Amino acid sequence: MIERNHLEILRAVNQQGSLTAAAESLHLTQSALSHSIRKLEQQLGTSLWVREGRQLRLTQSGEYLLSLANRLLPQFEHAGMVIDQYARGQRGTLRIGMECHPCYQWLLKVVGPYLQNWPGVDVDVKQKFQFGGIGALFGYDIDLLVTPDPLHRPGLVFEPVFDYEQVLVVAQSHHLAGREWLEPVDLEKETLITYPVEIERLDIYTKFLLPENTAPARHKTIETTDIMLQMVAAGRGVAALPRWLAVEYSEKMALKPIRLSKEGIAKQIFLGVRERELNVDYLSSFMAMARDVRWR
Amino acid sequence: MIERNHLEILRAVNQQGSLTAAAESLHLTQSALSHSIRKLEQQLGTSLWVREGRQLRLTQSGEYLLSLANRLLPQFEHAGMVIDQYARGQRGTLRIGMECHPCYQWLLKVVGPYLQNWPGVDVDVKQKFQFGGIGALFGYDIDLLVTPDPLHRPGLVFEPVFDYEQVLVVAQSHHLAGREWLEPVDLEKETLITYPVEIERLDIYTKFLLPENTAPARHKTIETTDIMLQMVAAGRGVAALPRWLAVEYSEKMALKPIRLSKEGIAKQIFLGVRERELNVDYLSSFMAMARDVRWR
DNA sequence: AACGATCCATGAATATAATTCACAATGGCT
DNA sequence: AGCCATTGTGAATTATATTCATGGATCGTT
Repeated sequence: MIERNHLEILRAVNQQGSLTAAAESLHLTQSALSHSIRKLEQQLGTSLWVREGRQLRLTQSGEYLLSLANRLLPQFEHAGMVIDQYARGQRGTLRIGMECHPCYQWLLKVVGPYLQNWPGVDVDVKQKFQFGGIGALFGYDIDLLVTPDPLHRPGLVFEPVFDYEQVLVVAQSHHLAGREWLEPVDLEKETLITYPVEIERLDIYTKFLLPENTAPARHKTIETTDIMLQMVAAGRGVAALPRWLAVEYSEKMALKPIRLSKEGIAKQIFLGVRERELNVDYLSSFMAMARDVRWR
Repeated sequence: MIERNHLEILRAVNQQGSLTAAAESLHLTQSALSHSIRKLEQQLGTSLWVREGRQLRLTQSGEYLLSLANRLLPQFEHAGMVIDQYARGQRGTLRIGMECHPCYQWLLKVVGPYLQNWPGVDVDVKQKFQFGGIGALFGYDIDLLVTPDPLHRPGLVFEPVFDYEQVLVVAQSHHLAGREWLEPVDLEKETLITYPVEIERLDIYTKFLLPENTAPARHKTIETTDIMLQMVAAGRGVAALPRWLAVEYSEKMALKPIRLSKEGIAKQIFLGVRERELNVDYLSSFMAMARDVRWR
């Protein structure tokens, strides 16, 4: 069997020109190298060099093995460095799962700087999970879960990284635009636009409308935040979104955020990871950066 | 350092699905494999699998190493087979040196069948040598020398493979065409065409003309046998060549071979090799086939 | 031709690494 | 709980690699 160290020998002898020098460069005695070579040649059943006086000349087999060495050794060496980066947590693919639609805008703010700091780490964002975000974490489909609904389980750790208020967004020309805050009944004549997810995962239903047994006049779903807010700005409906998102968009569109209920709806975004991986550098670093994102 | 056997482990575990099965396929005890893996993971500073109950799941490092294994191991395996072919003398490049111009035609007759028999062997023919054919043999520029002039030296072996007669070739319409044999004086009015080599290597001079202190009227040199004989057939000169070559060409051209001197000039072609390589299969086989070539 | 310097090969002794053996620990299944 | 199959562990053993000490060969030098 041709082993890596055999290839190292071929390369070293070729580079150094003599066994003595090659042995030195391999941190071996000349004797050890000589033994190794003899054994290798025996094993292969062919000599690798012809000894001409003190000169060594490669045989055809030797030439062939040398070319193999020059091809394979760099790959071993590169792989060694890559593995070392993995080991030090400086390389990897950070697979992020998202369980809340508007979080995507927030995530973008974290990912940009993160990629700068961790050139060896690729980020991958997934949004659909067969068995929910928690299942994806357990099943190693993702390494990090962004969710407003932490579900504590042994082996998983959730940490809040961002507080925000869920508000209703209306057009500035909307008849509710002047209100300080709204009650559920205020939405009975409105068209509510949401992301296309189950009602149980929509706070405006679970925390606002359903407790009062209220419902909007119409309910439309739209996939993307941009289009959703275009519709709202055009007076075609109202939407429930994080306040910071509404504020951001109101720079470009005629929007107005309004508090839902007198106290408002307070929300948090959590990051969940597998407990065992809490100390992986590129993971914990992401969580730290996520906590530190500042909002004007 | 990542070693070949580490890659073997990755591949085996991945293929077999369990350590026990992998150990079996590697002809090891499960214990040995377990030890190896632990040591490897320690060495790399990263785990390669996460143990989930009895399930093993590759980590990112593990995935990376597995892909390396799938890339490199086949190359090792292929190289092993190639080296084995080298070792058994079934593969190599047979570098043939030629020191006699017309031998080329003869060589072609040997090389054809030889290539059929030795699919792993490439044949390379060289005709120019800085330090002569013998020097090229000693200097490992060639493995086999085709020459009419064996020069016995320690470490080299020459073997005659082909006897032939050197004759003068003239056009059938030539005024000498009717003669049984020629004397040196017969060439005094003729134009002699030879290959462009030193006179000392031309038998017609060393064995025929010079001993009688004779010389042809003119001496032209031409590189290729075909053109040379075209010239001869056109009556533009005469040439000294092996009889079998003349016979072969006289099927297409109006040529006539004539004996030089009453006894004729007998020649032999020798094959020279390095003594040490006499037992290399693809070399000795070539010599055997060279001896066996039959001439109609 | 003799000499010293350098290089490679070899055998025995030693150090290091790999493998086995015996058994403990774990997790899944009935 | 008990059983089976799997993986992990430490000590003992075996195999392998390396060194040490030495000898032989080659080449350049005087």
